[in-house]
Amino acid sequence: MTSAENEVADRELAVVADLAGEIGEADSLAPAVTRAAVILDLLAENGGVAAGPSELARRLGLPKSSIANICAALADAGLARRVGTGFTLGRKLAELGGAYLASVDQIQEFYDACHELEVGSDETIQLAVLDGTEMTYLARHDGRQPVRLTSQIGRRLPASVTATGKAALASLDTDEVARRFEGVELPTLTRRSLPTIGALLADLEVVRGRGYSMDDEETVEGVVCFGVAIPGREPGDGPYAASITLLKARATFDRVPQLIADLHRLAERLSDPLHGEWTGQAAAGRRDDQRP
Amino acid sequence: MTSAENEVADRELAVVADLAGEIGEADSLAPAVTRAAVILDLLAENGGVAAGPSELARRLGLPKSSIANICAALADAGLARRVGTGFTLGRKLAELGGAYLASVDQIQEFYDACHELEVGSDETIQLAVLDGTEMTYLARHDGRQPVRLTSQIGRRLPASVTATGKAALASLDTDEVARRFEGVELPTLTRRSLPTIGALLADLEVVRGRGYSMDDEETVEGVVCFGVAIPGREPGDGPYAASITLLKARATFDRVPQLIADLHRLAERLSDPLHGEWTGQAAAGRRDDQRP
DNA sequence: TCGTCCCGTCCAGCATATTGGACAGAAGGC
DNA sequence: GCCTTCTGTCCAATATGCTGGACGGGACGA
Repeated sequence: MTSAENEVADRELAVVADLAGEIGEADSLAPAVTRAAVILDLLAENGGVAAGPSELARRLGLPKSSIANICAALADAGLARRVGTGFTLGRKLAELGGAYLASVDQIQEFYDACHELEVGSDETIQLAVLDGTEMTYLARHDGRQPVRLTSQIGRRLPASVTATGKAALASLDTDEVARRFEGVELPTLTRRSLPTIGALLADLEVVRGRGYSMDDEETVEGVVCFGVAIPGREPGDGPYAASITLLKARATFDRVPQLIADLHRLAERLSDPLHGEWTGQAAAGRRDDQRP
Repeated sequence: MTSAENEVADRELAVVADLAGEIGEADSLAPAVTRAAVILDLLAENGGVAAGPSELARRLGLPKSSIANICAALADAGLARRVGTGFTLGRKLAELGGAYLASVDQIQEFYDACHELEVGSDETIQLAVLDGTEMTYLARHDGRQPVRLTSQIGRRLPASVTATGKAALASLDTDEVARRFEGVELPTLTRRSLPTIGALLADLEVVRGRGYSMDDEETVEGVVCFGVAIPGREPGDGPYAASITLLKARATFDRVPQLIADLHRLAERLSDPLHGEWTGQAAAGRRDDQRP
């Protein structure tokens, strides 16, 4: 880490300490943009219900006028939408979100690779990326299972209760994991969710030795997941992870090892930057039956 | 000079003044936010390739420092990501995009309804919304066809060459359509794409009489689509449309009418606000077996 | 019907975000 | 190897966006 980065980190730390819990608004050089991002977050949490400037201002502890101006700008840009007198998320977010997903090489490759897996192609496979202490789900391969028990794309889940999260965390140093979870309370979605950071670190050690992670009804009762890590291709690109989701009744002793093997094949393929070059943004030109 | 001429001159002047800012940046009350949105658009067009502040500033005709500040704020918020010295789209866009998609009632209903269609559930069905003269694709039901010839979610396509677009446009007044396409050149993706606004308006008249729209190899050679309109539930919510995509060889005379009927069923269900109330945002609290 | 409350919008003064230029550093061409 | 020509970052001065309060309008309750 450069000294400049250290300085920035220090300053952020100080400011966060000063605000003591309010919104994490470090004094950005473009406050309006930072606030706009916070507003979008708030609108996302609202789940489709429109929120007026007054409500937003109250919940953010910011001046009402300022919020109104920013919201108007967001609406003009299509990032928000005026519904009645309030605001909701706008269409352009779908466009930008799709563009982001399309820009991640691993995602393109993921979809292709899942179809070619021998056993796993029938199952629900997901790709996620570690972000702080949570996982953001980026892609999903729906097997032939009629039940749709998977989270939707773009959704975030705590890393400590998911197979993807534990696989991604296990690819990090123990120090780094401890640092990230400093002062974070582990959420318990089921009785089996890991309750403490100590339990998490111990489980990660098991994951490292075993080569894959397991979520044994820690997110949802009756559902198990297996996960493997996929390193990012550029520094600073958080570790990715893929997982297979199963109803516990389907996790038989002969089937699971095959699925694990498929996961490792998938991870190997997504880890290899060479494949990225091949099937990356210019993939349209490539066909399996391509011959001169 | 008459007052009428003055008015025309004034309006032209105003338009020129608007365009003078290169991008359509009307002087927003929160310019930083508007610029941030334009930057995100530009990054999206870049397709995953990082762009530095200088390049962005040149392409937008804006000061370099300002861009750098806004980009830094975007990166802090997670809406952009620093890769090396440049910027790309950030993860949070996937999150917000997913939240937007989850907030649109029609989308939730769309996925459920597609599974229940008798004939159409095997095909590729898409849901899109009209935005200006383009369609934004919001949801996709992949049938059992192995070929993945569909556009991805969040992608935009010209309304004049797609079945969804023509269905949505046909639900508007002719005046409104003419107004939207004023000064817009119709793109020609194939030889059969409608070349002029006159041809488009004539086709829309056919659509209105027939009850569904057809894209006969106007987007991609060898591919046909059928579309129906779905009215928005709130005023200002642009018309939606659903379409079924087929390889032309599969569009047989006995199959197409069944698919059209399925589309109409789908549209009817998505148009009914009652269904929206049932499966809408508060669905988590509702259970069929719920008893006091 | 009236009164009360709250909401969204508008306006002028101040603080501050924006800006243009200058700086160090890296890549590329000769 | 050297020079040219980019890049990204930093700084101070100014224009400008942000802020707090006041206004009109609608919803709800009495």
